[in-house]
Amino acid sequence: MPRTANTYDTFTAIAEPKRREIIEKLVGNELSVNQLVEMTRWSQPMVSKHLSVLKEASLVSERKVGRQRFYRVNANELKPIQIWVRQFEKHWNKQFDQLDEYLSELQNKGDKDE
Amino acid sequence: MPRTANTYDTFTAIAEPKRREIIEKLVGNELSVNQLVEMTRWSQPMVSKHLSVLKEASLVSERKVGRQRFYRVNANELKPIQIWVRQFEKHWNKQFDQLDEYLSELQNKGDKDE
DNA sequence: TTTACATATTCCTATATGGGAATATAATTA
DNA sequence: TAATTATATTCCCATATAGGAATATGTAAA
Repeated sequence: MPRTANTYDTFTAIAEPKRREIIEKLVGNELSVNQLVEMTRWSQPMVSKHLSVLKEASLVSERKVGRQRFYRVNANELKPIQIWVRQFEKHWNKQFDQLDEYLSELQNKGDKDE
Repeated sequence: MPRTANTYDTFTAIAEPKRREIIEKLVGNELSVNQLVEMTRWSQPMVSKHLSVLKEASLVSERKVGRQRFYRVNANELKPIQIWVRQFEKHWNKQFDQLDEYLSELQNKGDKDE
């Protein structure tokens, strides 16, 4: 039972490095599958398959023009990630390594002794 | 070949919902394994295994006290996620659905005609 | 030095899924 | 209609891994 969810959620979709790469290339640029194939040098089925996962997660949308399909990023869908991570911002730059804790304990001890 | 990386990176580590849950419980609170077991109602091995994945990704650190191990979040390790997502911020709230594009095209057409 | 407690690890299984190759589908052009 | 182009899908395989059960490890208490 790898990754419990059967259907791709946003977190799972961006866990795959190649999919992040696709998203990066698509931001701001609407690109066709072949353009992505050229840029990435991956096989066409591989690009299409990753795109379909991204589409399932609503991270990209497609627009059909003739026999081409142009993909673009739905950047909004990345908001949940941002929101989730943001709750930890206030804890950044806290250095909880052993040395710091030790020094912090010493500090507290000193404070009490004063 | 699921998820190419053999070793857990940050993105993969937080793709698993249970691991996100653990991280949420640990933020600000140093907790022992048993405390996490009580809070989550999951089996102890399950908690330990997810913790070990999080540890491998440097997302948590442990502190041994007697026979207990207290875990805490290394919030700093979530920065790469924040940084990656941030590059898409400027594209939020752009509504690229079909209707909007159509209206936008009409708008441009109108501008040119004036 | 047993016993009890806290946690980690191992073994097993089921399953999701990334990648490759081949093929299908759909649209355009000749 | 046949050929070509653009893309998606299917089939197959290898493998990572979540979960459960059992067991191991390590530490403290009796």
